[in-house]
Amino acid sequence: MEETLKRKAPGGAFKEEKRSESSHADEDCKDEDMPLKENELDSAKAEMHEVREENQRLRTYLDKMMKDYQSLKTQFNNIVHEKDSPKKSRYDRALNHQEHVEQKHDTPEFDVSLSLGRSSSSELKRDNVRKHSSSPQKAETSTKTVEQDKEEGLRLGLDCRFDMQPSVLSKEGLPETSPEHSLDDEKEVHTEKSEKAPEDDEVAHQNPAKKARVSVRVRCDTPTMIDGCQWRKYGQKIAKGNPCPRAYYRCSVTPSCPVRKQVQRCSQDMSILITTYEGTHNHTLPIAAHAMASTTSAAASMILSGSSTSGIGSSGASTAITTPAELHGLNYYLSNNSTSSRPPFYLPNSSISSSSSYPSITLDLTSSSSSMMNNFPPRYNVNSSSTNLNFSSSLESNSTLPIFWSNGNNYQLQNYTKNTQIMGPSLNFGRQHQENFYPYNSFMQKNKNEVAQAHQSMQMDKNSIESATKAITADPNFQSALAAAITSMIGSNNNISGQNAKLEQSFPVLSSFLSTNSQASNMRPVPPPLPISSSKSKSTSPEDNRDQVR
DNA sequence: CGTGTTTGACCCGCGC
DNA sequence: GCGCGGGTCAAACACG
Repeated sequence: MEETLKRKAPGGAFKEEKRSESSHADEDCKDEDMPLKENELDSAKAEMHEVREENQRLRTYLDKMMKDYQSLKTQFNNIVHEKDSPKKSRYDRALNHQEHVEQKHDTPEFDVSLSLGRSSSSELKRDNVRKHSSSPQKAETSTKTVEQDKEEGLRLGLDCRFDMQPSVLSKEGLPETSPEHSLDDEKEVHTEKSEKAPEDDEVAHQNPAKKARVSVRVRCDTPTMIDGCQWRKYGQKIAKGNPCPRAYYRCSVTPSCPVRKQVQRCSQDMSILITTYEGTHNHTLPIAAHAMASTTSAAASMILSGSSTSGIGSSGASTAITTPAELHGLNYYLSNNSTSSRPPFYLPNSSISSSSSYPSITLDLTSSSSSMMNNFPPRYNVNSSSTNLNFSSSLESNSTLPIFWSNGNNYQLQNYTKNTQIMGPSLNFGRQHQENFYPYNSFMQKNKNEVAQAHQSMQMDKNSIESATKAITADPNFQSALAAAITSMIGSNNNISGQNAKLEQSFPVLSSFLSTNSQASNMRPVPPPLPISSSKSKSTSPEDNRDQVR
């Protein structure tokens, strides 16, 4: 059975099948008097046939996918070039990395990008004061940080950097993107109106409003939600009205990363953990962090999208804002001249609030899953004051977020093939222990033994790559992932509705729900996650263990 | 010894 | 102006 499934591996699969068939045939010649084996052979052949058919079907899907992709890419490029103007569109620039690299050196306006409303100058000033007054041994790093800040200028909040952005993929054809590349992309994309930088900056000063925040409510019995990013705790407070202390974390991937998160238990229901994200990652994210980051950025983009029309920070700057979702290729209104007042995704129950000093959105992942699925497709509930994002959830317990995002499927699938066999932490297809959620690097560091064992076992195999490919592609999880990818990309052709696809792309966290919900009938159901063993090691969020005391 | 957490002090914005 | 509360800093401490 296992061997049969392995034959599904693309490339070389049929060769292997023939070899196996012939060997089986030889056995049959020797053991003709064994009807049992004949039955086994028949069933194996039948199964093989099915698998082959499925393999063929998947290939067809993939071919179609690639054709569609190329077609769309061509169309998109045409549109972009038609619109070519002195102020090049951000998409064009994103697609023309070479060009924008040159611009980066030529145009000082990249130093200022749009803000989500929070005036950065005062903050920068404050930071400067603080940093310069810091201890001598930190002087060097402080100066560097200040310089970086000055170089980078203002940034959009609540988006994240993806080093496998579709635009990049489409340009490079490869997922590998240097941090510089990403940084450049972000600078480019974040400075749509860079030529008007001073004015925009001024506008930002006049509109000191409000850095968007995204809160995620998750039923979680661990101290913090494992979102794949690295956090360092820098403070804790008892907030008014909640006996549970609020913990403050900052992103520790890079010292200069401005991203903060607050973690607090809900006073009404202690099992609910409320995590609030704020700020912009100025570095490439660990793979495992992409799902949450893109989800929060999409949610933030919704806030901003709403703000541009509903009056939240209704300055000129906000209307011209490049939403994070757009940055990540999440925006489906690419050809829509930003005239839509509605976010490019549908939120069944999101809570959007601008009453506080920060516009915020709450993604409620705590309630039962049935409601969402029964109400599918979810509808964006246009409520004057609040909506609730109710994502149902299997996100209880360890709260690992199932990751599968439709952007850059090729890369994701490649990652899956890499990670599953060797360490498997980067993608989750359902509930899984948090230790399986660590990004590649930290996992490699903290699980050296297992990784070494995995590598050893790989090397022991004469055809390690081939066998690994077989094993992975034979894995029902992979099939499901592939199915989800296919359905998400050619959603209009299958059960998945366009709305679902939108939602899925905007909120990768949802993807597993959607994929399980919308799998084509000929796809296999999602099986339990792979039992990837991993020792409980130092957490990606090192605070976790200690926080349990709280 | 390096890294991360704890925790009291401090800063700052906001409402009265 | 004052007090309150949220947010941050940084020295002390803990841990591997």
